[in-house]
Amino acid sequence: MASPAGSLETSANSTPPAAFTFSSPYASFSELLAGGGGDDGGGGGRSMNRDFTGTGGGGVPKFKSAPPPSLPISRPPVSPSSCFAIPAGLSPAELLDSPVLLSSASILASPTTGTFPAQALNLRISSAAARPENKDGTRASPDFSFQTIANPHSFLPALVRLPALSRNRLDSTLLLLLTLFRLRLTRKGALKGHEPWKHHDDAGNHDSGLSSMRSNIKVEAVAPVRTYSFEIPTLQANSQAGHGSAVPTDYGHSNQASLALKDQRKLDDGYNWRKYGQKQVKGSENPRSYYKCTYPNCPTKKKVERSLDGQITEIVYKGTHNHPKPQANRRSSSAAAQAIQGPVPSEASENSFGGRSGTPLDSVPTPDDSSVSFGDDDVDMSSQRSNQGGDDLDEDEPDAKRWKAEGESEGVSAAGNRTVREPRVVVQTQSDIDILDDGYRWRKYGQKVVKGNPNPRSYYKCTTMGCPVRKHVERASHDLRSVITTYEGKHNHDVPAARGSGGAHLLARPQPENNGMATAIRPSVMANHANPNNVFRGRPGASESQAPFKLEMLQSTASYGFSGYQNSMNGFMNQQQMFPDKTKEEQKEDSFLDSLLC
DNA sequence: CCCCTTTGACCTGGA
DNA sequence: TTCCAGGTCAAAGGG
Repeated sequence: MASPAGSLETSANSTPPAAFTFSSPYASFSELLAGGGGDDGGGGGRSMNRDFTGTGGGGVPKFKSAPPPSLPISRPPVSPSSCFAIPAGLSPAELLDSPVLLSSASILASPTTGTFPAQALNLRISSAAARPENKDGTRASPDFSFQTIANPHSFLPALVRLPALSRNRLDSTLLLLLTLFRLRLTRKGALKGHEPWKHHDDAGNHDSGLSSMRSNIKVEAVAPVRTYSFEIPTLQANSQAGHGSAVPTDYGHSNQASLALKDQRKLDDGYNWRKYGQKQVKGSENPRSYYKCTYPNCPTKKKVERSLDGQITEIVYKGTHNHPKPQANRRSSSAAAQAIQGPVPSEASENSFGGRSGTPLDSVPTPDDSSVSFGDDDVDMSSQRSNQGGDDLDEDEPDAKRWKAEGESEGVSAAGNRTVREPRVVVQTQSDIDILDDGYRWRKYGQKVVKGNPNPRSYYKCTTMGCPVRKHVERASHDLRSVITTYEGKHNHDVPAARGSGGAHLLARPQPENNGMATAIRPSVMANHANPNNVFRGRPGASESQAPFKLEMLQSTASYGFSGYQNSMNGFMNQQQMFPDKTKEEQKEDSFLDSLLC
């Protein structure tokens, strides 16, 4: 970055009045927020274009949040939900047609993430020639031009008739962006010469390791074709060749050293594991290793598949730990990882799906979340175990065949007991999705890409205490319009009373165990709602957890606002958790938004 | 000696 | 019943 940090200005020269234009060397807002790439050679490679078109054809952008630096960021001045930034080039119609808001036969979101192919957004990618040069003579990223809309409010119709608060929200969004922008600049100045995300964590150590790790976080992609990551600009340093192929391509661009670190960390989730076997799995050239938790009587196991070059391609957990996570310095074999992680025990780097963020790196939802994202974070898992007395999360539920009843055969403790449930599979069509939730409240406890279907399957469990019912949802591989919902078990309770409006129709909804009719899951809903205790929960059936809040989400939300409501809401949701002191007014507004958008 | 990984043999369940 | 694949055991070896 040759020129000084970009300035935010309201320009009237190149865009219609009231245009919100960045006169900045940063190719994108995200880049700007991330530090502008600084030395990435003009930022040509770190493009949002790649971020979106490069999602492997699946194109489902997903927040692959790199751990945020410990920015002294306080609660944003506006409600996080105000991150309703609509991308430049995204028309209201497109937005409305997004599966987040409306079903669309052509734009199918993940049944669980609610994300949708970037190309569906018809992002307006400018050609380099069409872009003005920066002051230093360089052009912005050839991949992406941060185009702004003439009138920030012009897309209001797209926001589904948002009430008056919307305008304020939108203004707030811009304000938020500006705030972040300033933060970015502040940090940039403070970390002059440092790579954008490089930072000192609270402990102020292990930075060097972190930076190298971050640059390779992207490389942690597993099941590349199935993984849809939403790349963070600063993580793309080694992915210059990833245009159009995203993860798979980038995947192979790391150096072995960083891979070692990566894999080490990946394997190091804070628990001690003992390898007890390794098999060559048929149909895959990747050897599979079997690990057991070394804690006495802990039934937890995990399987780890590695590619031939040592990269982890899949991790599957079984059972849950019946003990607290060991102290950080208890491991003898994870010294390297500890050095990376710092003194603070990690918060389940691998299964950080719905938990709190631990050390920055720990909470990185890597692209392999599709296969590694099971379970809550350790803290949550522990608490659940203690509260529920052995109601394990069965992170590897999808592998029931292979892992079912293993607990019994091995005489493991209750925490590892598994009941063999008869899965009931129902295929739905897209149209069914409109009736989506089934009135029950579900908590997402895992997600995985299973064989035979590139679409991720999410796993949910009924949040009602003692209710054994679980379900998983996935889009049919053969027909993306179809959503396969599999129920396991029967509810031992009535449909929860509806929160807010819609109770009647909820009660009238078919109950899966009664009539065999599937209950479709509205993607955006299922993916966006956090645990039932989250103030943002809106409706029954919408109590899913998401990855813990990370600043990148906010940043990504801000910078990639167009990544969709999903992402915006992700950021918001997590901020809700992060900022429990949210004002009632804000909560009210958010709830309202939620009701609108669910 | 301890802890861990490796690895071939064995077990189990499904087709 | 047989075959096969996945999962586990446990001896051996290394650090």
